[in-house]
Amino acid sequence: MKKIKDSTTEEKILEAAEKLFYERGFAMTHTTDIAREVGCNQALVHYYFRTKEKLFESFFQNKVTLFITAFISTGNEETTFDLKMTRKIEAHFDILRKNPRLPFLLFNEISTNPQRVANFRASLGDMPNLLLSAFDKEIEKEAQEGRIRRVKAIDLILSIISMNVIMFIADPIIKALTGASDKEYEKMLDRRKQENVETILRSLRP
Amino acid sequence: MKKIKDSTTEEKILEAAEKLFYERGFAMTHTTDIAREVGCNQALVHYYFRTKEKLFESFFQNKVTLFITAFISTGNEETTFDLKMTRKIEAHFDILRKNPRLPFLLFNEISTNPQRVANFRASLGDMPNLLLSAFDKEIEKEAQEGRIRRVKAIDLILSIISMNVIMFIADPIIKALTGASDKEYEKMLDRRKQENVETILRSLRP
DNA sequence: ACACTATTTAATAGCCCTATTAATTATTTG
DNA sequence: CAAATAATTAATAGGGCTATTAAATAGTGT
Repeated sequence: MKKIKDSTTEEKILEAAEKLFYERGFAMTHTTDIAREVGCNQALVHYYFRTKEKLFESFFQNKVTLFITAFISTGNEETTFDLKMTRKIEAHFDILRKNPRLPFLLFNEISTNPQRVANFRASLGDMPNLLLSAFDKEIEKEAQEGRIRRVKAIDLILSIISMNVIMFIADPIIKALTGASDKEYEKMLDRRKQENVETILRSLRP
Repeated sequence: MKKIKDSTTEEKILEAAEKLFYERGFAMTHTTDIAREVGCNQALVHYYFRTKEKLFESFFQNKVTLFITAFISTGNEETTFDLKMTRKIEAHFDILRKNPRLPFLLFNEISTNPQRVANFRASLGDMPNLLLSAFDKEIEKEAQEGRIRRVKAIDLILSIISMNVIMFIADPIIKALTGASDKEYEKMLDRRKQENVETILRSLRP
């Protein structure tokens, strides 16, 4: 029978892998690096995960799940549309702040390894379509009552995601351009969160 | 004396490198792949560019320059602020459309190889600051005359860039989520360009 | 303590990749 | 055409990386 141990080693490996995959992507992260990071023998990495590819997939699946669920389960209260939007935008931004490297990795690995698209899609099922059409209906209702302009749900979502994501995906570039320190960048993030809400809400006015 | 030849081979190598670097990034592109793509011996790649790193830098510098200059030299006519914004947004979108993989590569390589940040920054000089402060002044003037709300130039630029860029950086994901074919995606791009202009202009209303 | 299983390590096979070298073919120039 | 230079290739050194194997160590249940 399998031991119910604290599996610290396996976890440590996953954590180290996460860190390095985030930092360098799949190809530039080596199992030897991971082992060094953990402080264990390189063979252990293979002992627990057989191949680097499998290790990556564990990590990747973890992250995708975390991201999706967190995004869905917010801002579903019964209030005004504006307030719900605000909540969703802010929640999304906060998740990103906790996982700043995630969107980059998502884009990166799905772009460079088309094979992963299938996995990704499968992991979502037809949830996207359901969500989109529900959201479309909600927008239509609001529009009909003259509170917002008519807009496609997909467009609105893309706008939100893009504006939130840019700060994390382009942070080395933005830092390089503005010369902002890490601390200043944090402040910039705070302002940016507000600004994104502002931009989206204003863009929705009838 | 150096021959003034058409240097097709060298160019071919750069082109192949461009294609492959775009598709797979630096680490996953091998000089052997490039040679195969060109149809020449792998040693030739090194003959012309010495190292893979140098080859990458040639390509990278090329692209950054192209991108920056194209962005600056548009929408500087004397018309209304709204029209100028529209032009800039659309021009930016069009450049991206011609170089759909470029922003991804920019983010990718600058993120994973911090050493390149220096090069990148150097290649820009203090142009960013000049542009930003000029733009800030323009916005201030418009705001004072009550035509738009007050906003930081950097925020406005980030919003524009992010909304334009998302369609190219996340295209495999968006395709996977919406199930759009390449043709449908092209249509989506057309709509999206308009939508981005709309969103930005509306968000600027006083 | 013993047998058994799980964890960890050392060593290494085998592969692929970069970069170099030396030799070969093509091109240019006087 | 002959000599010189450029372009191209074949071959390979050398290094690094993944994955495997076999052996050693730790841990568990009886």
